[in-house]
This record gives sequence, structure tokens and C-alpha cells, in this order.
Amino acid sequence: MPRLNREESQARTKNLLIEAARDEIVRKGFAQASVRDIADAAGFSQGAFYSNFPDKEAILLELVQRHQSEERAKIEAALSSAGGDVAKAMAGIEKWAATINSDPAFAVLAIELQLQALRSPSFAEGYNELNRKHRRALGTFVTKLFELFGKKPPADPVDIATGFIALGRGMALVSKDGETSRSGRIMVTFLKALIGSAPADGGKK
Amino acid sequence: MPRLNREESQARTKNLLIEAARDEIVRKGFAQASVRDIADAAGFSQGAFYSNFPDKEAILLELVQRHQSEERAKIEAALSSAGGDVAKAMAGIEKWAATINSDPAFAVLAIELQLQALRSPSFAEGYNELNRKHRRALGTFVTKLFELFGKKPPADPVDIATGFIALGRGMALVSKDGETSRSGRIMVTFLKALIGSAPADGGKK
Amino acid sequence: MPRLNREESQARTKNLLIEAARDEIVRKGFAQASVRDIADAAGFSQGAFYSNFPDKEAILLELVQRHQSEERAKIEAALSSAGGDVAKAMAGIEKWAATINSDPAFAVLAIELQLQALRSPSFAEGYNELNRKHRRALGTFVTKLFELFGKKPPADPVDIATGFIALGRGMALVSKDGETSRSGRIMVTFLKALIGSAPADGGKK
Amino acid sequence: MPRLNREESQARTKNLLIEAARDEIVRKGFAQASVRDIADAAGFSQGAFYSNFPDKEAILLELVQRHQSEERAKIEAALSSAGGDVAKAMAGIEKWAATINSDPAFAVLAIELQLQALRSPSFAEGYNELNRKHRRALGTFVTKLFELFGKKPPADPVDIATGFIALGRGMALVSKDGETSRSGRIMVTFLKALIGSAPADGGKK
DNA sequence: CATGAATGAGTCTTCATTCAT
DNA sequence: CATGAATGAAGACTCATTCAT
Repeated sequence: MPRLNREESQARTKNLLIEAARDEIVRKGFAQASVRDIADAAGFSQGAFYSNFPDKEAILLELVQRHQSEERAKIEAALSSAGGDVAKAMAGIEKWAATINSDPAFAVLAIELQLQALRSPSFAEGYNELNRKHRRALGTFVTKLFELFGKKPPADPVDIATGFIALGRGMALVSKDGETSRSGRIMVTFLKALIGSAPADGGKK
Repeated sequence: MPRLNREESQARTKNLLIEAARDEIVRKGFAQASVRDIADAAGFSQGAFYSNFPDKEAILLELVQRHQSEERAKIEAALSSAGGDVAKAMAGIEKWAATINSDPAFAVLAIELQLQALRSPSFAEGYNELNRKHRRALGTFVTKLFELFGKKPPADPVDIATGFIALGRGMALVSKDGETSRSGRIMVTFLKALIGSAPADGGKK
Repeated sequence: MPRLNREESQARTKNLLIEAARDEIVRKGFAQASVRDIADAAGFSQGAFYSNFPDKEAILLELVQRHQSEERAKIEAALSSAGGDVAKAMAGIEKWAATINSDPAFAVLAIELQLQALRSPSFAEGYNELNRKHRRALGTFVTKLFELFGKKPPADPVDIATGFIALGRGMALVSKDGETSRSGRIMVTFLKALIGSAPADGGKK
Repeated sequence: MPRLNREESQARTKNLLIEAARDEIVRKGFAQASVRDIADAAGFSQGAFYSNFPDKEAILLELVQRHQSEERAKIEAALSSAGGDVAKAMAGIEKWAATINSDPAFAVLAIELQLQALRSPSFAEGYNELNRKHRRALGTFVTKLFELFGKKPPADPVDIATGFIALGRGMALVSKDGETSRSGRIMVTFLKALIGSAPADGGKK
């Protein structure tokens, strides 16, 4: 274990707290995940929590950022590996769709965040800003995907992306641990239908 | 106000408590809705709550039943008004899709229930049983809908129904009060794509 | 021990809490007297405290009322026992002045209350109202005392009363347990000087 | 700003901390003034506090010393400006009495100190020592004042001085910001009565 | 059945103090 | 000497639940 200077040490502490918070919140929900639970799980005192975050809610915003960039990274990986190959792209998507529920915690966290935004105006402020950017980024993925298939999206790409996010979130709730495959199946069914029924894109961008 | 006998009076108390609980839970979340809040909102003491329910969680199961039958009733109404008329059926569906988000509270409650089921084994027991039945019922609606269009569902009807439930739930979270129309739009887009890209049903039931 | 009905039982609880609070606050100061300490000393749980008072500060207002009426009662007793007899009146006053510091806790509590009023606007609101009335009542005692001696008060009676209250409070702080007599001595010295140097009251009211 | 050597720099730090502590304690009370508040207000870290004082209470003793010498200096100034002139002396006293409440913070601090001495044996030790000296010094002022008027103090000069200190402290608590004049008025009334009713000093010291 | 005072465990947060840097 | 992250204990307050009335 390398000797850490002060800055690194603090960053490490903060990181451990964030990871512990994510686990606890996924397992118990934000309200039920006590600061003591989180600090204990991270191996620190409660005071350490408050040395790193002004209050309990503050750690949620950190989680949003990490969660969203991970989400974007996964999708990007699924698409980019395809090059221009349609079949490969769809395969990548299917792999991603399967993935999405191998970690239902991922979606459950997203739901906790959104519920919190619905109820806490102070949190909503920061959250909505981040979320707007996230949805816009996902919209460009949808655009790219339909371009790949030579199709015209049947609705605003941002709306479509939002729909799939919503679908993923909703499915994560419904599915129990056993049936993690169903969610992916449904999402792929929906996506294929959307692409299949879309009109060809005659335009030249 | 008619004089109520003992039995009716008790039923009325229980009813008022359930309604108050639903409102409080939607607004604050299950964990944040205290028994005192609920009892106060219903105009009773905390003791009255415990005279009608063994514990706080017990009121959730009552909510599940009411919620699911309301959900089924809404969909059924949308479909049945069509008779055999395809256009009318689609119009009914669109109206329902619009509806679903005019009351986001409805979906938020569903999410609270599902989260609770995810976390509380004791609640999950009763909940899952009810939920299985509910999904099966919704599956038959999907079957009917595709039949109406002379199409063959591209996946297990129960899966498709589950997908739309999930989509509705997810959308309810995402959408703020202002943009209640977006959710309906997306759901209809998805549904049309599914029907549009489905193969004709040559089979004989 | 007589069987108490619900109302009596609650009044008893509240009473015990108030008395325990007074003791704890005198001994440790308001900030240092924890709700747990107070509840423990009264023989109840912390929850019982919050069943009887909305918050920690609320118990202070109850203390003010009790404290002030006790203070008035003591002075009134000192004066009224005299009838019209000047010598007896002065004797009564001396006894009272001695008394005032036999219980320094009494004055220390008053100081705690006043400090709190200085710092907590919410508490000050209720406190100042009570205090205004109290000072006015004490002013009439001063008026009576000077009348008894056939003298004209050398300043607004309310001011003079306020001065003696202030003096008593200040002395309570200064004097340690051992020298409880000094405070009384000083107060009597001041009072005699005030009466002695006052002009005769020629007016006929 | 001149370059300070190590020693001067440290003295400056300590000084800033003491001044910040005084302000915070007057405003919030000793218990409510946190070390962080004090250090922040002084522009230093919490560690700097503990580099200069062994613990939180230690800073109080420093405050006592400063406070008492300021108090003596004010009174001395009021008296000494008179020379042997009785009228000027009384005018000086009146100015001082007015002064005393133009800064109620001054008296509030004294009260905080005395309360702390009442409750913390460790602090009381140092405090009482300082206080004894202070009262004796004030006693000589009283002696001088009565000499000036050719009167014999009607009680131990130290007691009289203590009485006026107590009166000043008590008044500081009672008076709100608006009525800062009342305190001075009362103190002068009391003082005049004491001098007026005192017997002439026939003795030859 | 309904009341609500009381309980006891738990919540978030603050704070004096320590110590590696 | 000064820094400030971290500690551990404590503080005010909340809450599901019980039970005598």
C-alpha cells in the first residue's frame, strides 16, 4: 500500500464513502441507509462523513454523476464496437441490454435518485441539471443507431432515449434476481420494433 | 350524513386511513410517511391505525390491491369501448396513455410498492402473489389488442404487458409536472412500433 | 398513592419534568442541560419530554411563569405581613433579602432565562411579554413600600424595582455558597439608602 | 504591514483568537461558541487554537484578565478626571454609568465568565483568584469617591463596589438594545442615594 | 374500537480534541 | 507553529409501537 499524501488520502476516504453509500442506498433505499451504516461500511466514523459532505443528501449528487457517466460509457461501448456493421451493432445492443439487468442495483439506484429529486427541491436543483445533459447525450446515441440502420427515428431521439431509460428503470423494479434475462429480452423486443417499423431515411443529413 | 352502525363506522375509519396513507406515501415515500402523519391526515389518532392494521407495512398490501384493480379497470375501459373497431381501440389506448401521466402519483405509488417488495421479504410475499395475477390479467389485454389488429405478438404477451407497465412506471418518475404529455407520446410511439412491426397472425388461435 | 386519571397523570408527568428541568438548568445551564438529563432526572424517557413540550426551549417558558409568580409571592409575603407598621415592613424586607440568596439557584435560573431571551428571538417573544407584566407588578410593591415610609420614590418605581431585580441577579452570580449573607446585606444597604435619601411625600395622591 | 518575526507572529495569532473568542462568546454564550466558530472568525484553523491554548476553557481566563483591567481603567478614568472637584466627579461617574450600557456585550461577557466559574471548578480556581483582586481594587475606588464627598461609606467599600458590579451585570441582562439609557439612570439613582444618605465623615482616617 | 401518553431505539448532526503532514 | 481530516461521544429530535383508559 503506497504512502498517500494528504490530498490523496482524503480523496480515498471520500471515494470509499461514496461507494459504501451506493451499496447501502441500493440495498435499503436512501431514507433507510443511515449515515452510520454508510460510514461503518466504508470503515470510517460518522464524523468522517461530515468532513467530506455537508449533509446526507450531498452524497447523492456525487452518485448521480458517477452513475450517469457509467451509463453513458456502457452504451457507448455497445455502439462503438460495431464500426459500421449493422449486425454487430445489434449484437452489441443485445449484450448491453442483457447487462443492464445483470446489475439491477444500477437501475434501482437511478430510481432512488429520481424519487429523491421528486421530493427534495434542494436535491432536484442539482439533479435536474445533470439529468438534462444526460438525456441529451443519450439522444445522440439513438440518432447514431438509427443512422446505422438507414432509418429515420419515429420520434424525437431524446424522447426515445428517455423511453428506454424509463423502460430500463421500470424493468429493474419488476424483475427479481432470478429472471434477470426477461428485462433484456423485452428491451430488445421494443428496440427492434422501433427500428423495424421506422421509415427509411431518404434524407441526406 | 346517515347514522352508521358499528361495522360501517369501522369500515369508514379503515377507508379514510387507507386513503390518507396513499396520499402521504405518494408525497413523502413510505419510509417518510409516519403513522402519525397518516392518522392525522385521516383525522384519527395513532391508536386507530393500530386498531385497523397490525403494523405500518400492513396498509401497503391494501394499497396494492386497490391500485392494481384501478389500473386494470382503466385499461379495460380503454379497450372495451372500442368494440371491434381498430381505430377506436387505438384512440382509447391513446387516451389511456395520456391519462396515465395526468396522475403521476398513481405510478409513483406503484414504484414505492415495488421498492418495498424488493426490500422487505415479509411484504414481498403478499405482494408478489398479487402481482403475478395482475400481470397475467394485463397479458390478456395485450393478446386482445393484437388480435384486434390481426397481428401476432412479437413476444410473450405477459412480457409485453410487463414492459409497458415498466415503461409507465419509469416515465412517471422522469417526467416533471409540466411535461405530462411526453410520457403518453412515448408510450404510444412504442406501442405503434410494436404493432406495426408485428407479423400478421395467420394462425387459428 | 392515589389512582390518577389520564389528565392528572399527564399533569404529574409534566410537573415532574418541569421540576427536573429547573434543577438541571440551574446546575448546568440551559445549553448543558440535555433533554436526556432532564428526562432521566424526572424518571421518564426522552420521548415523554417531547410528548409534553414541542421542543427543548418550550420548557423554559413554563419555568419563567413559575419563577416569576414565586418571586412575587415572596415579596408580597414580606410586605403584607407588616400591616402599616414601618418597622415590621423593614424587618420583612430584610428577611426576604436574606432569603433571596439562601436559594441562589433561584437567581441563577433567572439569569439563564434572561440570557436565553437575549439570544433566542423565538424565546424572547414569549419571555419579554411575561417580563413586562412582572416588572409592572413589582413596581407597585415599590410604590407601596415608599408610601409606608411616607416618602416619594426618587425615580420611576418600575425602574427601582428593575434595579433591585438586577441587583439580586447580579449578586447571586457573585456570591459563592459560603457567603450567602453578603448579598442580603448589600441589598438592604441599597434599599435603606434609597428610602433614607428620598424626599418626604407631601402630595395626597 | 510590517514583517513580523516568529514571536510577534505568534502573539498576533493568539490575540486575534482571543478577540474572536470574546465576540463569539458574547454573541452565543460559551457553550454555543464552538472552537471552529472562533478559529474561523479569527481567520485560522482549529489546530491553531490548540497550538495556543491547551483547551477551550483556557481562553476564558485570558478573557477575564483583559475584561477586568478594561473595567478598572474605565472607572479610574471616570474618577481621576475630576481632580478634587465633587461636581466633576459625579459628572464623570454619570458618563461612566451611561457608558457601561452602551456596550452591554461587556457585561454579558462578565456574566458568562461568572456562570462558568460557578459550574466549572477547574475554571473557578483561576477565576476566583483574579476576581478577589479585582473587587479589592474596586473597593478603593469607592473609598476614594466617598472621601471626595466627605462622607463615610455606609458599608464595607468592597461590598458596595461588589453591589454596583452586580447591579451593572444584572442591568445589562435586563435592558434591551433600545433602552440602554435606563441602566445608567438606575445606577446613578442608587449611587446618589447611597452618598446622599451616608453620614458625614468626621473621622480623621 | 379509539385515544394519546409513554417508550426505546434510532436519526442526523455538531463538536472538542488529536495527530500526521 | 499551523493545518484540517478524522474520531468518538454526545445532543436534539422522530418514530413505530404498546397499553391503560
